[in-house]
Amino acid sequence: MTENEKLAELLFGDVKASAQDMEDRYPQRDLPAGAKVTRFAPSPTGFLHIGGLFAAMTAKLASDKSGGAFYIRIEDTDKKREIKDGVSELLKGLGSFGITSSEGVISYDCEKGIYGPYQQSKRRDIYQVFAKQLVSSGLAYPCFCTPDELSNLRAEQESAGVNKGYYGQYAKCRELSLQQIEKNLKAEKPYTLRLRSLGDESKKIVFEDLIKGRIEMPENIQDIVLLKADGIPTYHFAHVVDDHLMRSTLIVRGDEWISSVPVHIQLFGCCGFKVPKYAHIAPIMKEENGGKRKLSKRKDPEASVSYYLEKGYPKESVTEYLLTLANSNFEQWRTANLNEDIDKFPFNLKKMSASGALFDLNKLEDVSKNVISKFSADEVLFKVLSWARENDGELFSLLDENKDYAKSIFSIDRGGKKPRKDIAKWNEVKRYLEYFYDELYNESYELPENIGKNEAARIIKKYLEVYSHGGGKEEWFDKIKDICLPLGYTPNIKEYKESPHLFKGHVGDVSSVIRIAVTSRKNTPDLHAIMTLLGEDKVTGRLKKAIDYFKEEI
RNA sequence: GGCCCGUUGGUCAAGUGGUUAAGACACCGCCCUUUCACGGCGGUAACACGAGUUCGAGUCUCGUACGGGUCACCA
Repeated sequence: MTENEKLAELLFGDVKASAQDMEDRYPQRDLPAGAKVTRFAPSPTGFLHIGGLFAAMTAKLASDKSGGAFYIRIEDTDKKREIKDGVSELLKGLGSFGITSSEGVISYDCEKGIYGPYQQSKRRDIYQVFAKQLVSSGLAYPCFCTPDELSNLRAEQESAGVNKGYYGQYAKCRELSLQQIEKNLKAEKPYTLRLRSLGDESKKIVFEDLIKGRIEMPENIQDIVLLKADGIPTYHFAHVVDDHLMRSTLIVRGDEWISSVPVHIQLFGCCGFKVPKYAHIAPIMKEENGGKRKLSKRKDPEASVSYYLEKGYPKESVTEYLLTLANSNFEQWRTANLNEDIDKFPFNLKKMSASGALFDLNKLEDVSKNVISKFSADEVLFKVLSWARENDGELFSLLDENKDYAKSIFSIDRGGKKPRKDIAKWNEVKRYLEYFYDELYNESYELPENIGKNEAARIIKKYLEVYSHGGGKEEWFDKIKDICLPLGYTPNIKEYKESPHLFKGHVGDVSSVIRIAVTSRKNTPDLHAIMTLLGEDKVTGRLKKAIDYFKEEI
């Protein structure tokens, strides 16, 4: 038995399984050539960042397009950051935007798939096997340095102007003898397990990032921590062991990880694993006084996906918007395939931008209006209802009370070739339909500049004389036209444009006043449909009320 | 500071040595139009800077500037 093997037994005496056992337990996946196995591996902080959703979407897309597999793994190796219900919140956020998987963690207490456990906290034994192997081959050693000692070391290195870290001459515990280690162990000194880095700073590692292209970096020389004092692995070690054993072939993650790639490549080598491919995606940025910065969890509400859920952006909208950031040809594809399902889009990792995009709320709104304009009235009602159930009780009960009425409202100007695009998110709906409900409606008239109050009262009064409920749109509109001339307006817009001095205005002005009287709004969908839906009593009542109002004001 | 990455209109971006430098959002104008929309047409607006390679550079090389990331027993 070599010294290293003795040490391995000393440290991991109760670990009986071998690396080969692990290889046997988790067989290669039986997938066609070129199929990509990807994953999303968040920590359960309960906070799903829009960038996280973006990464998850990218990973899933990459696997879907290649006929591969996608799974969800929970990286809960840091107890300090973990929050209650973190996993559920995360999964809920992901699910709300259509990111689900049949493999991996599917709820806080349930998982599926043969490569599990998919929660790192439950994989302790597995990491130990490889930790032991590394120790026996001399590639890892226990380190008894305390946090204080380490921060002192950093301070010294800082003032000496050398690179910080635990490496070379600064790696004090690297050459501890077996006797010293035994002594420390007996004294129950806490220790971490460190990598004995064989890296050479003057040598370069090269890898081909699927998004960023070829990247060259110095080899890692840091004796990074593999297992923390509590025996739980660090991200680096867990990443290498898990992604190897779960047979990931492509790692999609944020580009803040690029600088750790030398560590990871080295670790894969030490463990005798094949290095997977990497795709590092650029973060989503925000503009702040002229500059760019990463969307911040603390400062920017829109950094969290819950923001979009609360505002009521349909999941399709967020997905489509994110897709425009991911593959800029998505928009062209969308115009060419107006009604095609999103997952028919030929997503391409290589088209992803290497630099971070500014989040553009304007664009999101536009995308969302288009998305919603394509929904049927039934779909809109259903989606609004499920949003309102959680976010707006008043709206929910109003709509729920009389679903047919609500559906009729959403049917106006919907479904044709040129649907209106005036709803971008569900929290705008209440305002959109308030004049249909007395409970929500409050008169607040605002006339166009060219029409005075007196004039408005005259128009409405005249209209009230001819108004009658029922009948078709033609008939309804003819009545409006009929009152134009007597009031000094022309029913013909062209005529007005040709000789504006002959008239007070045109039929548009008259309609405008009627619209305002009935809805208190300058812009609404088709007025005829609205009046039909409101019914005679309400329309008459509102017209009268408006006359009174404008008269009083005179 | 070391090491990486990035930089085309306000924003997202196409572009792989020869283009009048696409398209989308936003903005503005016009047309259509019963209002508002929708739609159509058009407009303003960009290759960070400096060298070099080349007959020719947004595209290749180097440097500078600026922006971003990272240097934990966090992920």
